[in-house]
Amino acid sequence: MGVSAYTARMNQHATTFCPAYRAIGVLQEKWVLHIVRALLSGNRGFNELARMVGGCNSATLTQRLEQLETLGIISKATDSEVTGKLARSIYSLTASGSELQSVIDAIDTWGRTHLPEDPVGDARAVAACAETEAQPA
Amino acid sequence: MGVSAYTARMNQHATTFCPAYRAIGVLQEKWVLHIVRALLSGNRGFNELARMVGGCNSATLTQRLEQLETLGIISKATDSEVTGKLARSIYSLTASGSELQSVIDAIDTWGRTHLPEDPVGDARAVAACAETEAQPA
DNA sequence: ACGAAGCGGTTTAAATTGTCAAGCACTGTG
DNA sequence: CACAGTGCTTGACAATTTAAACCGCTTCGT
Repeated sequence: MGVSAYTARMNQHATTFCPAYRAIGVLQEKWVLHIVRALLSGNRGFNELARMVGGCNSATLTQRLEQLETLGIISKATDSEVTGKLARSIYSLTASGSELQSVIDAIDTWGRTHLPEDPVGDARAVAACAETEAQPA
Repeated sequence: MGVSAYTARMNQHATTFCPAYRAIGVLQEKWVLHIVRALLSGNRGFNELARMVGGCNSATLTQRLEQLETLGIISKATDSEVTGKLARSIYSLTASGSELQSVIDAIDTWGRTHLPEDPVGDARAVAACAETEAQPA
């Protein structure tokens, strides 16, 4: 028998553990680190976020944003501006979310040091990256 | 038109960018942070790793391990011991992989601070967690 | 010696997850 | 008014992950 006996018993809930394990569970979901990184550089609207993040589609983005809001990492403000009825949504990091800066920084540092190859270089993504990193360090 | 025009043009390769973006791309894949975390606490065999990681199934684990090896984050040693023919595989972090310690630490710190609820508490995972954290450095 | 169990996987099909493309209701611009 | 942009939603479809069974080999208990 392989590993399946263990997996079968575990995967029933499999999330919900010690904080580190749970944190990894949250952050390893597709796009969330990208979303956080984008939001660390300023508040964003929905489509704006989709573009910065590097092409996450709207369906997935909606879902991730709801999830992150539930977790108290981001907050959504449907901001009715002066016009009266325009509903532009603004997503921003909460205090909790902002503290992910250290995680992003660590990843960023690691990525610069390791990950040698730099195959293509897509203009849009590079731009997004520049924006996010813009600090003169 | 929604966001799809952008996504359509981007998702062709979508990886391969500035280091930070690529690093996120690697680390957000399912199980990799768990794998790295497990390996930070010592070298492990295949099934051992599967258990520590919290129930990743063997097919996925095989693929992730190959991938991480290709990226130079882990290394695999098929160690033929004294017996002569036993082929126990030992997975360990490379220098590059070990430097992910800072990332895991950052995540761990964040997770402890935020992520209030601690719903269930699975014995096996809690144990794995304890093991991972156990070092007196 | 025998059977049960552990090792490191592979294979198949199903379930889960993510994506595409389109479209809706609305607004601001030319 | 037509057109582009906003923030989404939907339904069909593709990609990823999963359970489960299984393989060859070894080691342990009896």
